[in-house]
Amino acid sequence: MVRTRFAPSPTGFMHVGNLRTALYEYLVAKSQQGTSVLRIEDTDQERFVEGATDVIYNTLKQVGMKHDEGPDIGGEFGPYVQSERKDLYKPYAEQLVRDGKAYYCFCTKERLESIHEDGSFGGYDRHCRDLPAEEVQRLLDAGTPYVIRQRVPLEGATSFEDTVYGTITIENKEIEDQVLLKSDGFPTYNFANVIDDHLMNITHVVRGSEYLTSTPKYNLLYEAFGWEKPVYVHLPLIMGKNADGTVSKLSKRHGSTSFQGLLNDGYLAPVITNYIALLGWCPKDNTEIFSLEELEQAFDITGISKSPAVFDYDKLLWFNGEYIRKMTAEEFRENAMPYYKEVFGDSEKPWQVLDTILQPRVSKFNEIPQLLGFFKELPEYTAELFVNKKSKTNLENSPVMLKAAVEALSAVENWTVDTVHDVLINLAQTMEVKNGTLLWPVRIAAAGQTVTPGGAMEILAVLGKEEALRRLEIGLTKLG
RNA sequence: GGCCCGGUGGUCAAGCGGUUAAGACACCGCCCUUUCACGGCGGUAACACGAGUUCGAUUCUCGUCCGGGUCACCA
Repeated sequence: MVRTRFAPSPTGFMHVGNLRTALYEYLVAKSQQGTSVLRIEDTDQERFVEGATDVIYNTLKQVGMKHDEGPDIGGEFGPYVQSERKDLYKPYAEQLVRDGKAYYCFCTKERLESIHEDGSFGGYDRHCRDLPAEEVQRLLDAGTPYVIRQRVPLEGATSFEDTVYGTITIENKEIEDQVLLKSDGFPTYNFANVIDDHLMNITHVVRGSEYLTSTPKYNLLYEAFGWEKPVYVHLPLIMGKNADGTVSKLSKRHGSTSFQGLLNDGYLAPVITNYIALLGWCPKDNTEIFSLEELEQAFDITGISKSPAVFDYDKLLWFNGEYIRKMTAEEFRENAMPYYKEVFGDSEKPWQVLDTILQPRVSKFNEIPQLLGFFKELPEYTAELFVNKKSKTNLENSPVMLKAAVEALSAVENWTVDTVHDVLINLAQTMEVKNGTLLWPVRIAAAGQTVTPGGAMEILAVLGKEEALRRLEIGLTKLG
């Protein structure tokens, strides 16, 4: 039985890298009928952020990832919040001390800082590693603040098999005697992680590749306890492209990097999920459009790539447009209506017509107000706009076309796209000009701009007879 | 800087010893057309470099270069 866990720390926002990790953890489990666990890692009391766990719950809910166990829904391995498990870790650390796999360290923060003042690299200098037992006892009795550090072998090497990166080997001398238990009594992330993953029977540890080099430390801990090690699945990092063409870890300067930020920018939740699923993973058949359910079916660990992936906002935008075009009429209307209201207020419009012209044209719903701006108010424009070579229109024939159009349109009783369409097409025929020659001037006069969503008929229909004729007259004036 | 990982078009990426080296985004052109978009068709563009193994390397090995990650009482 596969069990994976998503273990975010509540920082107040969900970085896409984090969300991608959550997704893959979820998919690794679900693609094998496994269980996914949500665990909140809040061992850093200094970084506590009010309401941050709600951000995590809401994000998971919005993308539809339903964990099987977690703080909000319980489970037999709780509690699932590390601060609520605080007292559980210390005994394990002490056990390690008794077994000689860890030791008390009384070094002050100042001393630790001074070690690296000369600019040298490397971790802790193991100052307290071999303190005499009596000395340790004396300091403990005196109430000296301490931390518990892992006693890492000085020689040899530790290696492990990563599912995506293969065999990774690190010399033990490169591994620091890391802190397991902090002086405030809380475990460090690294320690709590191992304890909890074991206690919660996690079989597959899925996380970003930034943990690749610290994994041997974890394994040394598992070995010290005599516990079975999990399967490791490290994921390639998500990068951002800089203005100068270089790449670096995705951050704010590349654009929105949090789930919430992307949502605010107008990207749909399922689009974000779909896109990040493909950042570092590729299905055998190269399919690109995936719902979460489809991902659960198609996901396969062997499709995970090793190299970092650059987050491409252009492609994300394309995905968004694809999703919008695939929406049912009802879904589209529901999403578009708030923006229609933003433009037209409470007035009634032939929404159906707007849906039709907009659905194939928008990549994000928040583009709508901008696209529809000319309906609200006729833009300032010059007669030059009436000149169009391809439509064979110029300053001489445009007024003729407009005049004829006004005349024919005035007689229309039931003002709809269809009636307007028929009248104008017939008119073009009787005048013996190509449709474009008649329709270009009409559309320009109706919209006051050359590029519009939809054609002349739709625009006239949305404007309504009165406003439409008024605008055509204005066009005539400009040409006069 | 030490250690670890990576390196196929601008981006995401198939490939896993023999291919005309897929596909998608972006870009360009054509078609459709009532502008734009959608849609259709086509195009530009890649195996970082150097050795070695092999009849044959994008694929395997080594080196170089480049990129990234990591070196906390943060996660």
